[in-house]
Amino acid sequence: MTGFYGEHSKVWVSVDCIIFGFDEGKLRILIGKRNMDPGRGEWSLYGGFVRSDESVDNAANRVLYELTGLRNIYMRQVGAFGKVDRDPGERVVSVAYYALINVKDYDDSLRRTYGLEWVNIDEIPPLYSDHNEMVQKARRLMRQKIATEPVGFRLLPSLFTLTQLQHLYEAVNGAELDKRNFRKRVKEMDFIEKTELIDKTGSKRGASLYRFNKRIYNEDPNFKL
Amino acid sequence: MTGFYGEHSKVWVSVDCIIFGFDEGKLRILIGKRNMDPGRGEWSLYGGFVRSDESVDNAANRVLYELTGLRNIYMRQVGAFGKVDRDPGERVVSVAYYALINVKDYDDSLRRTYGLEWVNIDEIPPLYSDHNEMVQKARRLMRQKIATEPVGFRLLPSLFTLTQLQHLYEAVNGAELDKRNFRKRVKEMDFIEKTELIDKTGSKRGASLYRFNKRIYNEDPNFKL
DNA sequence: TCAAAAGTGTTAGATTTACACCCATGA
DNA sequence: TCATGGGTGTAAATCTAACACTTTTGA
Repeated sequence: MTGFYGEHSKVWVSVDCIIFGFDEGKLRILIGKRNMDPGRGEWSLYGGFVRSDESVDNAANRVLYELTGLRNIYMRQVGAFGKVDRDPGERVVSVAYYALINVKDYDDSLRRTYGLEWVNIDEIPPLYSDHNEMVQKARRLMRQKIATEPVGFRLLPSLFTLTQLQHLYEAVNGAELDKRNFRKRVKEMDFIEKTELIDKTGSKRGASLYRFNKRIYNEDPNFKL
Repeated sequence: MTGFYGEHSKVWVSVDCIIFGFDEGKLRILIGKRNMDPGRGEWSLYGGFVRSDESVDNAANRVLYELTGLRNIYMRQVGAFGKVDRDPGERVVSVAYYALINVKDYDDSLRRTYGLEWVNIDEIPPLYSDHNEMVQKARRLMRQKIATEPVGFRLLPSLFTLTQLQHLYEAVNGAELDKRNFRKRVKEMDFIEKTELIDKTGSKRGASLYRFNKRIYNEDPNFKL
């Protein structure tokens, strides 16, 4: 709040999105090859500039909607990245966000339109600028969040089997879990409701489908996985 | 990365600092009355604009140094705050940081020079713009951090008694702790070293002074309080 | 009939919590 | 001598982690 500030010290602010998806037992993120300079051809997160008439959060929502066609995506801020030369061309401060989407809700033709790929979180190539840092921090925050709040369901279909849920948590934590202990804990959480439906795609016998009941969760918000 | 962006969509980026201190058994932060429009006279965090030749982190460091005269302050980013009208005058995106300082290292005349006050974290008045939100988020992050990493020592003198340390954790968590259980856990952490020194200011009998040994911590970084 | 995933309980060990008294000292 | 904060151990309760077999069904 001191000193002289003129137009020259204004900067661009952008948002960059780490979009998590869970498919075939793997946690993945969406990245693409940059089609603009600087950094053309490098792997990169998808982003966009913040407009003067929208909040930074809204910019992230807009960019996510552009990219996925989905509304009401679960999204949290990762943080601001503000090294002076993080963008080789101009001074740009970027605010990173991570988002959780259900891969099945996502129209794959959009993915191809934007030239994006789902890449296994453990096999992320070197990315443009400081995007690897963003991914690392997003992953850390997401792991923390998913362990203490019921947001993992955002990565699954609204009906899911306990095996799917367990595999999700295994992928996020990078460690195997004991099936019996895992199911014991799920059973204690009444907001993870068993339905009458059976999923036969994963096994001959078939597995019960469960769903997350938000109303019950709100009455007794106690989550730990 | 799409659409047209001209100079008009550049914005100012500022930093705002939540400076935590621990004194007389209370967790406090430094706030002051704004001496500029808009918001003149309102309680506010201390901040400053990011210059074109410094990173956002460096801007926070600079502002903290201006304010405290201290180098190497422990500081972590809280996040970016980017509502369109968060600043009544101009479009300003602000990145909040929290810092931990030892009140005893801080020159109180600087506090008076800047017209700042130490305010109990549980008695924060309404602050300018979105500063209360920043404080809430900073507090949450700080609580999380201090429980899992040995940074609480930054709020204490380099030599401290176990009672002081316990009171710090009680203030941060807002809950009383059992003295024997607390000391048991401290004893298991070899990097919290007992010295031969005795502090007689807090009691007639005197209490042993302890110190944090970073080297020992690095060999076996296992912290939990 | 058999391969493959679903589903189910118990026990030992580790961790956490609750709890009360003596000590040393200066006023 | 007494008021004040410093310092210490044990036992119950809870939580966590390890572990293996039966069921169902489509191929």
